[in-house]
Amino acid sequence: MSPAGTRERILDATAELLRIRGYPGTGMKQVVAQAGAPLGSVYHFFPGGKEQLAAETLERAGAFYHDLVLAVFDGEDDAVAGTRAIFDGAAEVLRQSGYEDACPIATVALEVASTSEPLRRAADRVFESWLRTLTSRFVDAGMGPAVARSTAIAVVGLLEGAFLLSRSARTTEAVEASGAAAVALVAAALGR
Amino acid sequence: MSPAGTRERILDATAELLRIRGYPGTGMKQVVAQAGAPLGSVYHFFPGGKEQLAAETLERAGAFYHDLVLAVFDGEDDAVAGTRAIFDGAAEVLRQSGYEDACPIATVALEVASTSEPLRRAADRVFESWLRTLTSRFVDAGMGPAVARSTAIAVVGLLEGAFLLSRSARTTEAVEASGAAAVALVAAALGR
DNA sequence: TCCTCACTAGAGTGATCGTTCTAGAGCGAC
DNA sequence: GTCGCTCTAGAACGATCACTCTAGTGAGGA
Repeated sequence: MSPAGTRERILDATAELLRIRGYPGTGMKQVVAQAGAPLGSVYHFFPGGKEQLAAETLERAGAFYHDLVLAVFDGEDDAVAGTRAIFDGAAEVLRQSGYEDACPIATVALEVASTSEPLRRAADRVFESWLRTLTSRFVDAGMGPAVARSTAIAVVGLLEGAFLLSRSARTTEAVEASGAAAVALVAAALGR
Repeated sequence: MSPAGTRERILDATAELLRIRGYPGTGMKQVVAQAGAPLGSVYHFFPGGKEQLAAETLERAGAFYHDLVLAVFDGEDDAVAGTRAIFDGAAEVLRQSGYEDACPIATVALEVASTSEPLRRAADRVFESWLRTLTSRFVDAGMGPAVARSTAIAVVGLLEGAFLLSRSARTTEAVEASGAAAVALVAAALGR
């Protein structure tokens, strides 16, 4: 009947709410309202309650953005162009969404880092998977492993920091400046 | 009787709670418990309620960190060493506090960017004041105004992104890698 | 002395929180 | 048909939310 299963609709609704309102700011009633699902179903699919729901949402959203960013990166000719494309794409999405649609993990990660070990570890797994993939791409491009890892951390950090500044300022200036910096770092690490 | 006035104790308690638990995650009862103040006093000093209390806390904490970071930066011989000192200091504080004591603004800024205009603008004012000061220091060091501004954005973004990754991973790796990247960016912008 | 007013103090308000519970609908297996 | 099981449906629970209200305390000025 519905285009997607109830479980998926609940996860999608949770992802959107967590991104904008954060973990304590998102209520279960809001989730079921947005998903068009009965409250009972949430606890049927996620017997661990809100914490389990958030953990699975983080993993799912993390994997989705992993694949999305990777596709953008791999669509370019080299690592420098790929890095530039990531930031250009981020700026475009930010602008089009009224500075709402940024990282689905960051807000929750900061909120739960000191208050929920399961969620903190879920966020860490997501970031680590991004870093591993980006590191391997940089190694493929010619960097040594240690430099590739450091550069990957700097690029992801730059992107996350840019999201924070851009969402606060309602401007894409930070994404553009950080994108230029990321491109410069990648080029320098490749000896260009 | 008390070493600091009630109003200041309330602001300090709020700053600590916001940093760790975020805006919707911090309750007024928690604030008064931590501050050792009666609930009535909170609404006496902050008639605008939770939102006004958070806004003033952001401004105050932002100014405090502004001065703190500036003192660390100015304690070094040049802009490159100053940048390095900021990240070294951040890593040390992070480690000593059990990865709790990072940026007092970032969590709230992400939470409220799309849900409270007054708080979003308060966070923006804080970031903008940091950027302006850092930009002027970079200009003093010899950068052109546009390069100085971009570099300042990259450095602040790198620091914020590093806090996010470090708090999630419970490791200072991200602060160290981001610090090295920030140092490289500043050195390159100074033509060194 | 007594008035004023800033501040303390916390019980109480209705609303909303995450969660539990019971009841039943839908459907494939036998 | 009817059993068994997944999933739907939402009322209800105690706790906690931000906030209001009334009462009282205490220091400084007239």
